[in-house]
Amino acid sequence: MNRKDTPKPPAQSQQEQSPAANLPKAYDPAAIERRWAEYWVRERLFDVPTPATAPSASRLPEMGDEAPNGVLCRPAGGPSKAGKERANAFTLLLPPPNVTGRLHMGHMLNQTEMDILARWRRMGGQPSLWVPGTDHAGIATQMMVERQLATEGADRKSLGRDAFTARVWEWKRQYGSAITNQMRRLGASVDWSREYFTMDDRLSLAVKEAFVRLYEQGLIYRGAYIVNWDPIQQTAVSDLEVTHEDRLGKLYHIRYPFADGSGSIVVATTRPETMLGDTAVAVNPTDARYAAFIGKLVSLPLSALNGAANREIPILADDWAQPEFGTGAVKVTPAHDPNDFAIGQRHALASITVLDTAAQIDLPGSPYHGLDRFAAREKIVADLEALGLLVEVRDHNLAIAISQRSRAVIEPRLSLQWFLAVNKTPAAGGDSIASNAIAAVRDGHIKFTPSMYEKTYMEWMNNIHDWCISRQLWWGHRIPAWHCTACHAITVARDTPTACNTCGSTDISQETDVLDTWFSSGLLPFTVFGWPGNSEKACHSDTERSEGSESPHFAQSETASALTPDLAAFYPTALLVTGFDILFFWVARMIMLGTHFMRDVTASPAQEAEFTAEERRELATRTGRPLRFAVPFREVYIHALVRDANREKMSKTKGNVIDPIEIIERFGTDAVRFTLASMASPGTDIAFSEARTEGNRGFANKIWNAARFLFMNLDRAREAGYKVNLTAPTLLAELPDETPLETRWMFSRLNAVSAEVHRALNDYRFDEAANAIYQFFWGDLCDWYLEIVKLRLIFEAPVNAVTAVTLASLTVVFESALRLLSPFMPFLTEEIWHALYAGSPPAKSIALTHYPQPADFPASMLSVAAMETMQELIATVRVLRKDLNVPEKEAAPISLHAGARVIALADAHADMLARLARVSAIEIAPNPLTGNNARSTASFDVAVLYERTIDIPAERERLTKDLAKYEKGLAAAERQLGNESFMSKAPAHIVEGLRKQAAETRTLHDKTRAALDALPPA
RNA sequence: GGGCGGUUAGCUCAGUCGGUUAGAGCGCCUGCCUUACAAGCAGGAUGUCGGGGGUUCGAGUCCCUCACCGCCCA
Repeated sequence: MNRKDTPKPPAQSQQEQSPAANLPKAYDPAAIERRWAEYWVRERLFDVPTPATAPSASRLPEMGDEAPNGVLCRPAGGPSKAGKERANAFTLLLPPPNVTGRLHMGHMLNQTEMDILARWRRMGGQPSLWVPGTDHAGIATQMMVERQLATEGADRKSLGRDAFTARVWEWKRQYGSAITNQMRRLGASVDWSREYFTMDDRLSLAVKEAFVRLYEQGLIYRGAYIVNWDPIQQTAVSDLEVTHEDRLGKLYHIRYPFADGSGSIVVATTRPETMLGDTAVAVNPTDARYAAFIGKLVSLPLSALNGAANREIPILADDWAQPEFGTGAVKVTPAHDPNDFAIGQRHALASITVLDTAAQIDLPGSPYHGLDRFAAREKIVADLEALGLLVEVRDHNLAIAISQRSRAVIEPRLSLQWFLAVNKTPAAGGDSIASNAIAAVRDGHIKFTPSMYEKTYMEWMNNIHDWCISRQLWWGHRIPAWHCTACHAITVARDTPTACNTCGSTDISQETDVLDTWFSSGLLPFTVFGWPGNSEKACHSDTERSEGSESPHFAQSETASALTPDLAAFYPTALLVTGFDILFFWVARMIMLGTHFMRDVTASPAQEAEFTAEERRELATRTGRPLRFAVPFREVYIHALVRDANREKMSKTKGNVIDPIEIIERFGTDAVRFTLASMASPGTDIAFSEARTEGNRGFANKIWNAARFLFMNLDRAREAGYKVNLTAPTLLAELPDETPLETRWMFSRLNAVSAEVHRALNDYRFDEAANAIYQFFWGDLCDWYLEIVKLRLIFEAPVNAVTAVTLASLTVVFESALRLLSPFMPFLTEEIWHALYAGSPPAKSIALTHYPQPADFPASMLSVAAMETMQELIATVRVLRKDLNVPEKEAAPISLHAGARVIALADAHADMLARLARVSAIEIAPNPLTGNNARSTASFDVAVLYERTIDIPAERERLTKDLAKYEKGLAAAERQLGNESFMSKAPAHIVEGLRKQAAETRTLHDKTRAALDALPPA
């Protein structure tokens, strides 16, 4: 809609001063969105550079220079609010999508919400930094490339590790920006100059540093434990990557003969194939049935290798064996079951691994060697039956562990893995990782919205287990540990060592495992801002320390992290917006790692200034910052799932996945954004509705056409010699005397809706904010204000004061409304805003202007009351005309009975009544009006004088219905008012309100009764 | 098994601290191509607030209970 070329935006060249009539009648998002998306990125409008000097970030150059603010309607001479808030940046970290991913509706919801907040805060004068990036997604990416290799007849192993990782990088280079390119289409106002990838050199160094430090603190250990093994992906996965599904399985009762031939014991198991690795049988110590057997040896069937005898294993007592389960006796396979592993630990049992990494029997010399676990089960059961040892097989419901990504049945497997000890005190003292993470939330340093997630988080964190951080993959951050062939010691180091730390042997080799992807993404809130920093770049805040906070330990050890300028300015981030599905995976891990590492980083001077006395005392004995400033974010907003219109979860298998790009192409980005925002009520899943999106496309079109209306009038005004000054509109806190009612009302509405939007966004009520703007723009502005100003915008010489003030007001109102809407519909508002300024906009983007504040607009209660009465009068007349079948175009006189205020109002605004309700004349009635052509409200009676007969039965029905409603209401009110307890206990304003309401209802009731009685009999 | 949500108009959802006669969008019905917009305008109909019990002067809102749906954890 560029009416003239704007300076920088790549607008198609159009004719100078194109008349409004030449503009397309319908809004075409496709014609403008790509252009603006590219413009925003190219012009680096949302980049926030590292503060050049002090970490207090008193001035962030780009924001200061680019935010012109107060373009319109800014109280003149008022102090800039931005100045004070500037120190406190609004920082957001984008939850990094998988680099292999494609944008889905969940991303779009997430980014729409973040973008609304970022744009709102930014326009509100708070520097807003939103950092984008992608995640290397170890397993997903490796699988993707392996699939590609498979189509070429190759595989990972034939390629070798180095060639394979090179291949993944190549893949990333080619396809890795697909998702961020999609993001650009959403208009996300991120700082692209800070885009990160979790495998970038800098971030990889930070990951290595974090690992080494945790190891040095004694919080990382390597050990043989039962892990969730995915036999398809050939790697361990964490508890969180496993889902449990209820399946119907079988419970096998198997007889184990005593070694001495004196009898047997029957064990119950769901996994007979693991019996090859049994090292004991357990019974409950309280179980009288088996008390006599404890200590006996059984001869384990089918365990013979190479024709030798079966192994003999003991029967022992352990609480874990439940008398009610199965036979009360269980086999113990420490290498293949987590509970059995625990029993094995308690009783010092051997662990015999009988399955290999592909979950095939790995027992040379056994007839089952090489069989897959399920095939082995069948053969073993058959063999047991043949031996007469299979006592019983019954159906049994069990929860089976499934690997989330590969869908493989998890094989619990004893293997050497790396763990992060979350409940352990660091070697040098301090709090455990989990206790910090608990305290951060418990003490209110991190706030969850909706608050119920706080409970979920606490529940999980209080029961947390050590985190298995190693993965047997090739794509990821390789663990910086080296194994010594000579002495088997482990050397963990930042720089690749040449010799073993323990024995000095040079025969060392690096650990082949990589780290869990979530380990690196858990570090992001501080690694993206330069942690751990280095001495050159570090911001030495010690020179600026206040005298009271000298710390004896301030001389940092060489591993201490420096406060980088970015960390000083942007950490803790303000807010994390994410889905509940990664609450534990990512949110909790960021809290754990953030509070752990950042506690050791000195606070910025700005933060120090905020220290409480207690925090100062705490920091007298250690170097770092209080927990309050160590958290990765101060708030977490958790949004719900986007479902399809039928509330079904979107899934590829169901085929109900909605592609955001496809839906954007049909309706426009703004419409889709607005739809998501207007449905985003905290805690409720969004049933994404195409019908609703279509409605919001209509909203965009409405705004487009309102703009055309304004432009048309601006053109007409210029032709008629009216001065149109866009950059300095004649709008003051005090409106000129000749300002008409509707304009006074309009400013009051702008005042109210700005307040409402602020409140709603503060509470993360995107739905309420969006709905408030929708109602305002469409209802108040378009339906009422634009219709009424048509009366004023008569451009005839000489220049008329009412016309002039109306034109100026209309321009200001419309421009303000655009700014109000801009965070929700950035493309459309940008386009129209630039068009309005026809070539010389006061800022590079509407996104860099001032967000409407209530105080920007004069409010007048009197005008609102008057306007509402006029609206009620107009609406009542419209209804009457409809009832009387007055032809749409025909004007008709009305008769009005009311108090002096309403009479005067109607009289003064006869033109409004004529235009909006086709009233040709107003006749004042001395007495109440109750005829068939009349209606009553609490403040007036009005009749339309029109001779056409009315539909008597319909009228009777309507009146009867109304009467019943009033009778019911009246009865209820009178019952209340006659109730002594109510009168004595209810607050005065409630009683008063009820009285007033009862009186009004009484009036309406009587009038309706009279009207009904006046109806001719049927 | 433990925990947490939800159930309000035909559909999708709001409903603040318990307070006056429960709202929105979409859909539906009627009439209008009104010089910004038919992707529009004007008007209209639509509710056992899941069932039952309780607290209260007063309950969609608080408590108990039942039913159904969903999610998380084990």
